[in-house]
Amino acid sequence: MNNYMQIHKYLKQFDIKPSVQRTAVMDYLMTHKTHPTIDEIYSTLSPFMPTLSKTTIYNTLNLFVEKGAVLHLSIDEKNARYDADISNHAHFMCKRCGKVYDLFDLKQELFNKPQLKNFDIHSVEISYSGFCGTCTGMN
Amino acid sequence: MNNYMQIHKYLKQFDIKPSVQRTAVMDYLMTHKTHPTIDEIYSTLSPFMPTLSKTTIYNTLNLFVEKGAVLHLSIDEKNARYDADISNHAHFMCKRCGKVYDLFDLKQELFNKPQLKNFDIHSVEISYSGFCGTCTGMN
DNA sequence: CTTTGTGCAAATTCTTTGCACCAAA
DNA sequence: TTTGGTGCAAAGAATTTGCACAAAG
Repeated sequence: MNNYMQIHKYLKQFDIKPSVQRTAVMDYLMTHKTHPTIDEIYSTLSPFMPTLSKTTIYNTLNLFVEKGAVLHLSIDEKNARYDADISNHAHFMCKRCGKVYDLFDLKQELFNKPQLKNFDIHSVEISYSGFCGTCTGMN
Repeated sequence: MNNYMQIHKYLKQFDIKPSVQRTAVMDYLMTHKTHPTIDEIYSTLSPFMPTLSKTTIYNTLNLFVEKGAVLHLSIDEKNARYDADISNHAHFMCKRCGKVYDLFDLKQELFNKPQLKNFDIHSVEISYSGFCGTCTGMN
């Protein structure tokens, strides 16, 4: 089974009809684990799909988020970023180079806190920011 | 010592020159612990300061954040929100009523994780979202 | 005086919307 | 043939910028 078919199958699990564009966007997100912006996705795919429009990227990602197939990250104030890894995990964004790193998984404990007893929690996002090791020369 | 003088003193601690506008904005943030948007601050203060411009609110809040006097919250995708409580604490935003709640303080543990050893952490933001007790009738 | 802050209007940027055309079931 | 998807252009909304005037030290 090729990648294209795998992605079709994957999208169907989320009740998403796999068009060529949607498949390409999900493929991009699965291949590039860089938490890309709309623009990065569009700019990369556009040369290979000349008729592709940015509206479609917006439509597609909004649909993916709505269906729970990808995560929308708020860590970057400038642009929305997307992550095909839908597990609960923390992120770090470097203020110098702009890269977004995956950190640790979030413990179940974060959802069971007594302070949350009156809240119906749908999602949690933990966002660190600062300078990464590459930028500070720490590693 | 009146409130106005207290706020002057407070701003000076962050190396911020206390103009009338800046003092009013900080006063607003300290009095209204609702994590307001730019627009909310502007709309409330504007009737009392007819010449006030939204640009000044933008300038002021950007300065406050830069100087570390207030926190910028990314929890609301639509608009930036600001918090004069600069302690590290988690937030919850209700997707139905839009209210932003303060939750618990963040434990020091969150900054000492081994996965962070190569990162120079400047800030952490923990953002929960879902429905609040008032909206679900849970309390 | 000289520096810094304010405020208007315009510009920019990100995202959404309306609508016509196209594709798939 | 009917439903849903795509893509263009336009609209909308949030934020930033340029610049002239005002205020403060």
